[in-house]
Amino acid sequence: MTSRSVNATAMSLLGFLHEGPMTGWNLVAAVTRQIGDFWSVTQSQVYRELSTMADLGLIRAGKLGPRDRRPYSITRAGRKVFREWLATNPGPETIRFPLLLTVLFGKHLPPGRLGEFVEDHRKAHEQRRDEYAGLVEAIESATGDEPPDPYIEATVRFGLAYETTVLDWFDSLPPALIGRPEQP
Amino acid sequence: MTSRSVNATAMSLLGFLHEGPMTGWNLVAAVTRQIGDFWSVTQSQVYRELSTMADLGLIRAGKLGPRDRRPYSITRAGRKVFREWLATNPGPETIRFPLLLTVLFGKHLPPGRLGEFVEDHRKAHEQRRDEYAGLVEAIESATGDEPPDPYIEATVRFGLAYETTVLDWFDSLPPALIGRPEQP
DNA sequence: TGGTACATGTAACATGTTACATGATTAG
DNA sequence: CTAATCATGTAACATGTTACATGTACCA
Repeated sequence: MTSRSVNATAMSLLGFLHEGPMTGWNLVAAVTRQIGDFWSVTQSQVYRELSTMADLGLIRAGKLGPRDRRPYSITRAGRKVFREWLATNPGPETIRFPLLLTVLFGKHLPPGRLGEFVEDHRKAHEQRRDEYAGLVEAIESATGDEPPDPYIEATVRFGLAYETTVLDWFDSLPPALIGRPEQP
Repeated sequence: MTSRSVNATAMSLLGFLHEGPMTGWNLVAAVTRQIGDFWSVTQSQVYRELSTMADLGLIRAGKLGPRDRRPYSITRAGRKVFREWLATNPGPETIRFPLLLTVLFGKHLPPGRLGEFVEDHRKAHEQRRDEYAGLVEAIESATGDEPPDPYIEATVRFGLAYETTVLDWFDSLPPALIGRPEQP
């Protein structure tokens, strides 16, 4: 199976640009909100990739709008490259979850510290779960003429499932590990 | 909360070195097997970090063994740095799951292609799930004098939960999306 | 009129990946 | 004796992160 050579980050941006012209800022927001759970980009990266792709003719910069907004639109060449890339077998996922390292080496921590970290992270994950739940609901109750894209729905459901799993796992941690002593 | 400055990859190696001297090769294997689901390293990286840490005095190279095995052991300074690092708040996780991108943009794919990718990945995830299940069992039925480390158990359980979630999600994909037509 | 969110971009640096070169040991 | 696995390492390159600089528009 031919493997992927071009930059996956760039390609993900191309994918979003199929929906219409977007600025770098918009792209960062869209990626973070919609697929932040399994794909991430930084501003720097996005602007860099946009420049590169513009040089390669995969996208084209539009006129500056208010606030120096610079919308990019995908070109015919861009669509072609994107399709070719998409049809190649995606590689395995990579995850970097520093909190899990902290848990793994938890015996080297003063008691209670791990619990603080977990509580801190729990908030973030609850928030994401709620966001995904909202997205799922919005998709399910989409009105009328534009039927919801089942592919988008599937990815959002992944996000929701992932967050649910993480939160359940937090709940499953033995009290002794996170320094919350058992009821006396 | 003070944030982390030193290299998390290096620190993860230091963590493993607490169990005793290990070679670069061993470290790669240990990380991949035990925590491959939420942390990953490449050989190159490991050898690079080992050199750096040796220069900094955090680890010490032992004598060459057979096959030029070069075991490193952690120093007192290394333990100190590790503990300090571990006690700082870990950052959020990052995930890069290219298959999910392929799903997200699935409408641009020829029918059936997505299904092939999913089947391919399913195998890998089933294997990982089984490995984690084996690890969990081994930990649970650990005999006698050395009680199993509950922190390690917790992380392995995360791996198992994660893989289960991914596989369930695969199963939940509508047949239409993956090109497996409904029963006629 | 002042703060917040919007918006772009560069530079320096850190980290991660791929490809390659080299060779020892072991199992069959 | 030969293939697979073990084992180390370098070099070149690609990607990702952090910090900074600059300024606009909106809204309370």
